[in-house]
Amino acid sequence: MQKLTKAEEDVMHLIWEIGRGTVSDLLEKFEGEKPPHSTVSSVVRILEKKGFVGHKAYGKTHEYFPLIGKEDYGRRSLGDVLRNYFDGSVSRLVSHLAEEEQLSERELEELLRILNK
Amino acid sequence: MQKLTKAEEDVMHLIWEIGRGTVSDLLEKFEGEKPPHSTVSSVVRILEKKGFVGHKAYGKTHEYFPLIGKEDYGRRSLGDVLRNYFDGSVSRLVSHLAEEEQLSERELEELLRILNK
DNA sequence: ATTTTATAACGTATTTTTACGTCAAATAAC
DNA sequence: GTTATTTGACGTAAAAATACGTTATAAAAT
Repeated sequence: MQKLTKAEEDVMHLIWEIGRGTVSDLLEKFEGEKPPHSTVSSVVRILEKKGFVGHKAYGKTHEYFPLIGKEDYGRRSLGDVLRNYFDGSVSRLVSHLAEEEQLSERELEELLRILNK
Repeated sequence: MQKLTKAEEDVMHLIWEIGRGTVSDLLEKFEGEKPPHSTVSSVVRILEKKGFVGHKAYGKTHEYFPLIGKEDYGRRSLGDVLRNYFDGSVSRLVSHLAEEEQLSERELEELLRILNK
């Protein structure tokens, strides 16, 4: 499957956030520096060409929506990282994670609960 | 920090694999379809410009080596995925992982051992 | 010493990504 | 109805990534 580039990923996150909406809706969601409307439009069109989003036209107005869930893409990304950087070893990945992001007591418990059941 | 593109990442993995070596050394390591020598050279130069690799010259021969460890980059990538797709929640990430990649009994035990100590 | 081989750099060509001005159509405001 | 505004598409420009032919240099072979 295709990968999202940086700009594409940013827009994709907004689409996931709002569920469905026009380019202008996306534009509103940008923090701080809002890019030109036409720039967002370009990215959305590319996302559509790549199969990440679809749209429904209401006259001239296009409502875009994701064709792939954030969870799906996230899982896939995680899988890539797992295979490329941790030899596919879940335990190796998790131990790095446990070192790096220091886990709160709650998270650790949560984790053990998940794994034990 | 910069991100690796696909082609760059492929070459980078080879550099990590061999530790240090010339463009020709890298070329040998390619599975199947070997790209032209000059293509690999280009990618390596870009990697150097981006600060991922350095080189030591022996006359005209250049020996390239990584300036960033595979572990470092992997950790960073994992962190990105964690933040972008799992709300920074380690337990959420791990539970997805546990579903997706079905863990062997051994891996599960290994994991619990790591977390419990 | 001369030729052959192997080297990486350089300069480009091509493709992809990012960015945006402009336009026509649709809608809203008057 | 006419004007102003909002819409997304289109075309294209600029930048970055990918790809490779050519060349000069160094090393090896003869």
